[in-house]
Amino acid sequence: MGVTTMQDVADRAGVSIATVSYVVNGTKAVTPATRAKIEAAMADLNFQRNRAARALAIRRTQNLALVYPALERRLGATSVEFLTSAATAANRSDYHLTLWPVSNDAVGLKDLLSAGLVDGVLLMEVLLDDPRVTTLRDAGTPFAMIGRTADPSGELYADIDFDATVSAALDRLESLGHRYVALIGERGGTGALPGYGPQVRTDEAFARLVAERGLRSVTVGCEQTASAGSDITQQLLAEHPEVTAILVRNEQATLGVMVGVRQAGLRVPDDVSVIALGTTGDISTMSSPALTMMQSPGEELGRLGVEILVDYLESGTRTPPQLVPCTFLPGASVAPAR
Amino acid sequence: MGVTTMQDVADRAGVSIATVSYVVNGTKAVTPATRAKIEAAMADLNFQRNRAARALAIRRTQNLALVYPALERRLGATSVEFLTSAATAANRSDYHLTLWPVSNDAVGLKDLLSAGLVDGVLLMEVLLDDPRVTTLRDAGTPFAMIGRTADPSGELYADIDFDATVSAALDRLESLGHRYVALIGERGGTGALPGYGPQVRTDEAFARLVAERGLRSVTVGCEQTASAGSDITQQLLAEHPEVTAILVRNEQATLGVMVGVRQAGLRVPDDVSVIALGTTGDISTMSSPALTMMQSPGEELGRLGVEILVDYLESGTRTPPQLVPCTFLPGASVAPAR
DNA sequence: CTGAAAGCGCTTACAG
DNA sequence: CTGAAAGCGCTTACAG
Repeated sequence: MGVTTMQDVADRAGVSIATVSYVVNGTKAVTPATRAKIEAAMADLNFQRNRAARALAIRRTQNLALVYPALERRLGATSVEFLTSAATAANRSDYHLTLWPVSNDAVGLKDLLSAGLVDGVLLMEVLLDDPRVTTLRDAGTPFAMIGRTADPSGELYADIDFDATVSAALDRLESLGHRYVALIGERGGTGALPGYGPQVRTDEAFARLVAERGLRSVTVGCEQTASAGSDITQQLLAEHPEVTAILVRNEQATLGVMVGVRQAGLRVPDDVSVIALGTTGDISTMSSPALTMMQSPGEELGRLGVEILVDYLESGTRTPPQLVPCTFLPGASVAPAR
Repeated sequence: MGVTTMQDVADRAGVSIATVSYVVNGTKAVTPATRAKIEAAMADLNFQRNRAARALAIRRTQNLALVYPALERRLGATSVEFLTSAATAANRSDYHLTLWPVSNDAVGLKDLLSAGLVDGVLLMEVLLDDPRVTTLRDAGTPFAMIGRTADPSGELYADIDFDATVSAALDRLESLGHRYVALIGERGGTGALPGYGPQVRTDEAFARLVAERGLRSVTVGCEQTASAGSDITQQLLAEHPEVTAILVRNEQATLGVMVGVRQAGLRVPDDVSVIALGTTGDISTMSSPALTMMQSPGEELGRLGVEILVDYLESGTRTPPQLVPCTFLPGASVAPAR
């Protein structure tokens, strides 16, 4: 029932409570015979050491906070993967993950930190210029970012490798003969944060890579709805009829882009290839033809974020930045250039 | 820095630590003058009482576990809303929400409970016959369900009001002259759990309500992909050409259904109206025409679940079951019957 | 109204 | 290798 205490175990094993603690934690060497008695007693009593008491004694809670913006940005299905993976990774290291929805302006963040509730913070949806990072740094709270600020040097973080992601998408398109590629991103709308890293870094990577490869290109943005995606796509294809491939980094607009191609009198993928960037696999099966996509590594980022943070907490190790490319998810929306 | 202790406050205010505790917790009456001194000292020192010490002393952690199946069922965007709302509601009552992804067979659930890590559990994605419920009940852990088992009597829960939801959808269709309505649910696929409540209860409500209203109806199911949705829809419309409206309770297939209507040579909503049941608003803007839907009350369920649980923990109140209908989200996929 | 003191269940120098 | 005891920072009868 969880009411068994270390004292109960000690009594039953006929040893002191200190010795029980030594075997539970592996802190000190203990005679095999003594250890056996204690382990038997623990099994009999179904002993689980009390977290609160331990936390008080060692002055660490083994709790991690997952801080994310409650309202500012709608989190999609990728986030659930991310959360689950982070929580699972935490559990593996005997930590727990507490959900901490706060507003982006860092209100409420300070109170959290001083209550000694958590040992460290995992920060999601990091902005290029993020007040929460400043707050955490000033407070001296250990933290790791998922994403990164404009200048993240010296901080702990894991992020998407936007360069490798865009590069992989272009590789595939080039190999199929595409020479004129469009990028549709976000613009306006309630979900678009100013200085949102993934957007800015994707744009930069795209601009540089098409130049390096000598590809023709065009970049536009639209609000995060299907109809905006459809509209911008029709306009795009009217103004740049030679475009044969579109990269979309705008989850809500993606399916609208597919519709827009059709409404322009063209077919996916026969006339125009479409690759969705950085979304979750769900959307692929939701569309027909199934979308070809570069899938966000939500699971890997969740795990890495926790590992980086825990390593730092446990051993002071400052793991270098971890950049993970999106993974290619085959679909039916890409074909050779017409 | 969080290192200020109650003793520090007591020293600075020139009182005993007990008195500080009294004003912090409002446990006992304290002279206005004394209170003022203590409050000033707390403000000066930026005091936050230590959670672990408090938890140890009062034998309650003020932590809640959010238990959900890590792998068995893909959680969609509704879940994020739900999580956020639950966490926010918990914070409002000075509780915290810890993520607890476990497998559906309840492995790992027992350890959680005996470590005294949480005071109660919020259970998501409840099955009609759910082993986790048995485990929790046997362990004597306070818990509240989001959803419910086949016989939830005596338990604490909040769930969707499937009757009211289907009824509202039918109201709308009937008022537009629809007399022959199809329901497309889930079947097979990796995400379909045997005895998944929302599916079973929607089917039951639909069957009963169409009978009561004297509507013609047909019920089918398909896997959770757009292509399955498209296929089943074409087949459905071929076999039942007089169907003028479709309810879809299969998030992944929904957009496929729209495609299927078109491929059957019909238009949405001119020839066939479509209403999505129990999904998140995201999907509405992702489709064009925008989907009309009955939106899952994720936010309300998250809040209610926590409130029910906290009320029970704090005062032993057993709030009666809370059933919340999905809310109508207007779109462009419904029109008068042809 | 206020305080001294025991107790919550662990951990960890320190002594033996 | 094992144990007695102090201490982590609170809460709460109990006494005054």
